Amino acid sequence: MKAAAALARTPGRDRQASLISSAASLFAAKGFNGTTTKEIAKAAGVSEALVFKYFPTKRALYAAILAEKAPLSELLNAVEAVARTRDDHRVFTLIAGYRIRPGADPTMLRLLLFSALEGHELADMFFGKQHRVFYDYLAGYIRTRIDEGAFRRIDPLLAARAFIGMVVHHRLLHEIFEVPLHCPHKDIVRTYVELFLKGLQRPAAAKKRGLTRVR
Amino acid sequence: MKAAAALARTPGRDRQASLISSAASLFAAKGFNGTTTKEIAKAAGVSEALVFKYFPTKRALYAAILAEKAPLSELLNAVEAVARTRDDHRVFTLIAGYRIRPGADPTMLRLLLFSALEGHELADMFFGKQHRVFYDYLAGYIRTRIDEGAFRRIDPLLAARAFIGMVVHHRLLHEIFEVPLHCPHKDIVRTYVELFLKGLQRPAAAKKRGLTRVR
DNA sequence: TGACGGTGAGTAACCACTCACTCACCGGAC
DNA sequence: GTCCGGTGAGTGAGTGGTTACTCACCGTCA
Repeated sequence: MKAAAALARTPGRDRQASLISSAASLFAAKGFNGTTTKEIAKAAGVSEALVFKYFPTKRALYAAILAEKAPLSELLNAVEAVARTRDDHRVFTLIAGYRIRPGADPTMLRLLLFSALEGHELADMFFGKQHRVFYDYLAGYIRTRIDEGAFRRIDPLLAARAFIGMVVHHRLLHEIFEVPLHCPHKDIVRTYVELFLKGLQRPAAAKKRGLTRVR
Repeated sequence: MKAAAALARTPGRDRQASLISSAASLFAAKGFNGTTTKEIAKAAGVSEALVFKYFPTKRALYAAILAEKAPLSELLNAVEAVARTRDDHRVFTLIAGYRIRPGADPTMLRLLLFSALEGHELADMFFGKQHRVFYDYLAGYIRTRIDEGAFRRIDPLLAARAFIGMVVHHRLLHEIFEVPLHCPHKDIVRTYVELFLKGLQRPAAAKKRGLTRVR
């Protein structure tokens, strides 16, 4: 009940969360080195000193941001469910659609890139655990479909990287380099999936797509 | 002859060049904000004060780095020559091969990303003039091939972005996120080009330029 | 009372940048 | 040869401002 009472008020937790979200958008906007603790405090509406009451160092605050987010697990679950139906089109549309959905928050992409570039060990926490799993999962799906005779014989990992590359790069252009989209979101996803699946499918399998039952 | 004598020695030019190259690798490694002028001076083997004899500000030194490099023009010329032959395979192989050639220096890619993320106007100098032209050029080629009936009807700009995305993303994974290549460079390029061209070409176009049923 | 959320006013270290200065070298006058 | 003034490469020792981080202290509740 002490815990419940604490949870009911918890100004501390609120402060902590608002500090984390303020810091996240600032780090994403200007990088770790480019952001000062004073700015973070101002954005969260508290004094600079309070930042150091909650987080011993600036870097600890950075780590807390990454620890808070688990961005890909729900997508992985969704993909896994669709993947069982062997509807390739839906699988790839789901992935592409998730990665470049219209109102997506660019914060995490920027933070990921900054982490990787600024090169400290935090980038691994971010990238290593989440994203590599994702590439491997898609590569596994492609490998299965090759074995089933639906896809052409092609390196599954390269194919997975190629597809995610297409999509992520598009997001990169749009969100980081601010290149305009130039056509509706649905068309972008459709074009990418179409383009990619045509290259992946065996000519014969393309006619009756998704219904091959070869084991 | 005074100028000729000055050019014969030119310790100034040497210093300037070594400052630029020292700064380039430091900025690429740690970002603009993450690099101090003291470090740059030490890397170039001079005093910090001398840096400011050659460049009025740290940012001017950054600008000098970008001004020094013109990384894509020679590729564009090569592609333009091959493009006239209408050998799609060679065109795409040339682009992919250039972008992910084995010993490529990751400095400029890192610098480009840092510039874009740190968000100052210098990123535009870098990205705007060189890379956008490149996307447009490839999109133009794809549009021509669609008109000629060799490629399927697909958004040319999206297709261009998709292909460059595949390749650039691979480089990104390798150089920035240090993901191992896992197969020979030639195989990577071949797989990407094969995958992409299969998706782009009209099914019948490979054999003859006759009419094909659409969808 | 005292634990707790919160702060103003620091501190030492570090930042980009400046300045007064040294020194090697040069062409020319003697 | 040697003295000379001029020049430009190069530097040690700063400058003021900013940084991450600290600490004594305050008001408010249980």
